[in-house]
Amino acid sequence: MKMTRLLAPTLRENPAEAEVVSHQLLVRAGYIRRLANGVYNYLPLMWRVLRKVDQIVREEMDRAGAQELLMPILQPAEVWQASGRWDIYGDLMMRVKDRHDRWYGLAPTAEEVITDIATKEVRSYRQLPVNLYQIQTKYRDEIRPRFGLLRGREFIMKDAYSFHASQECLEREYESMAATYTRIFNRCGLETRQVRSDSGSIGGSVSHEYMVLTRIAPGEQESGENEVFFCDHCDYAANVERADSILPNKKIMFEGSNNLEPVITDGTDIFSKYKAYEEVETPGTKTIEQLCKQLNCPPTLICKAILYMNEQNEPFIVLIRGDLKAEEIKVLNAVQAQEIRPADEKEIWEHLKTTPGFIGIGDISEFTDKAYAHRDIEYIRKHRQFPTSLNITLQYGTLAELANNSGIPFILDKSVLELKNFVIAGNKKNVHIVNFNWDKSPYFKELLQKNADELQSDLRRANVGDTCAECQQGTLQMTRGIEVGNIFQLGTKYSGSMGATYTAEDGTEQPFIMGCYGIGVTRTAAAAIERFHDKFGIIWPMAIAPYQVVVVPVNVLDETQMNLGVQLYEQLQAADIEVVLDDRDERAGVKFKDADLIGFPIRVTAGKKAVEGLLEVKLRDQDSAQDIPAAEVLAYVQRQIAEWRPFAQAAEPASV
RNA sequence: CGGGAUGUAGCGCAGCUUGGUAGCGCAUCUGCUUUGGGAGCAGAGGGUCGCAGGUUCGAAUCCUGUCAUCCCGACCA
Repeated sequence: MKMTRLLAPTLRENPAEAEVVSHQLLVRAGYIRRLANGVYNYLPLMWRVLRKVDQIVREEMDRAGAQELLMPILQPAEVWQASGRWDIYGDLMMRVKDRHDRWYGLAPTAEEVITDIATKEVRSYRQLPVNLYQIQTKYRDEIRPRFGLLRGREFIMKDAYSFHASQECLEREYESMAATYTRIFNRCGLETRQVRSDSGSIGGSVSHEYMVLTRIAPGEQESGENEVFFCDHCDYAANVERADSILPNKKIMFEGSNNLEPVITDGTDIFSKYKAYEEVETPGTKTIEQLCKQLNCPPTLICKAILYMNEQNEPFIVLIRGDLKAEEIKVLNAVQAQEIRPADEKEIWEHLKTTPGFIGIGDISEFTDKAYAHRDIEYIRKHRQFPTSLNITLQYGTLAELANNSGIPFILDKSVLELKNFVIAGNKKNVHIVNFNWDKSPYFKELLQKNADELQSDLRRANVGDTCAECQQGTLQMTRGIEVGNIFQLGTKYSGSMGATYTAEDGTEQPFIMGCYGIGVTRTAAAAIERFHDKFGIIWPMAIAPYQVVVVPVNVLDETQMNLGVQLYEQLQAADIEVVLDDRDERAGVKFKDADLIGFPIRVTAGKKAVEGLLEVKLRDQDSAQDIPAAEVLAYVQRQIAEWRPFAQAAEPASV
């Protein structure tokens, strides 16, 4: 390709709208142009990159025994209604109406359609297993598209779906896909980490994400939208939405406290002036930090209560230790809600008759031995007019029927169960309770005893420095990552709801056991740029560079230089090497800047030494260049391409 | 969905406060010089100032509405 013919409109300055590096460079280097918010034209260079990526995907998927097909982007509402996701997907799905007033969705994914195909065309266990995939444009009407290709509303994705007659078979395929994914990203030149993830609205149980880790060295630019925790001792890695950990458990004694048990703190020596159960006036307290100052206690000694609302606008309370943060995805899963959000001040007042900062779990003072030691729990129930359902069965995973005396269900992070002599808001204005203990309240004592196992829910965000829950030895570290792929074991979620069955060996009708596996093609390309760039531009991995080589005659009017350049250009072309000849009548600086910006892995310059028959070869990822006799350049370039190696990365088997 | 900001030539921006011939840099085109890290000189083309109303003799500028884009937030009590 000649540069004078190539549509690669490079810009001297960064476009104002681009925030992240990959977006800036893609626009500046002439790869993409925005057509609408979150929708981009892929210019010739970009399209070559995308074709490289999807060719790698295709080859590896085929190698793993999957079959490529192509499903429509335009999908009738009926198939989505069949699975129930027409409503669930909400505004995230782009919808269009035809002239007959029939609704269609622009596919954000294709579980419904593929399941429809399987329903109609796969009838017998003899046809199983089967793995079908497509590489197709997808649509998601993101709340806030940004970061260029990293979060567009239109993007290219490879989505694969497998169908099985048994869980074992699904797990085998899952392992096979895990290995395939590692190989795919590897070939693209990307080191990925397989992390456990939440399966989100797609459903199913086991799932993993593939993350390109973007923080590579201290001081290096940090990007990537996902927080990934990994253990420095074992190979555990998980998305923040799912990361488990063991809390550091330092215990210290309160000085001079006679009747108080050791408490869990962050290790700081703080001594409380409160020696026993007490209601303390804490006017105006809004944050844990303020509360700590007022009461002179560590945040680890506080039981924080947060009022959340689910998508039905039903309130529930989450209890968690004061120094920890609730991980909303975990909470969402625990209460099996579609959507949750913190309640606003108005709602807090409406449901609890209190203000932010003073949310508790009821008027618990009345349940302490101090107030009601002589009452039995039956009396308390009656007295407080609890609903009869108070005989609680708190089941992990259900919005607990558990009610406190405000009638609001609550769930607890296990961190609060270990608390002793802790602080909790009084659920009335300007009052906190210090030195509260679960077992001093007959109500909670009974509750916690009866439901000890079910209450072991994990609702908190992991922190750097926590002990790894997997090996119990290592420490968790955090990095940022860009999710480029994911794999799910769906089970029978879609086949069940859509009535997709096959005839089993024993003649019965069975729902397919399914898996699904996605790779963001456009996102992978953008992630590669986030990972590989410098202040001059993109540094493409060889495997996905739009062209492997650029040949630069410094001065196109200099016959020697130009002839040597053209000669090499033709030689390379004849050798099936993807090459661009920069035949523009531009100054050397312009050509070099553009070459760096666009990111050709190899640059060959025909300059002053052309008269000596020497060409200068420079690799984009290295600073130095070397002069090589023109006759040897082809071999040299071929060797560079052949020797280019993706990251050595052991295929990590998925831990199912 | 809430808050903030911005829409002026292909790109980046000034002009707007205080209404009066639409500007700068880059890019583009022509010519000459230059030719190893985004050249110099001379000249040229290109804009219904996001859109629609309004005020005014006169609006890029003031007012109202609208659309678009970007950022922040969806604040863990």
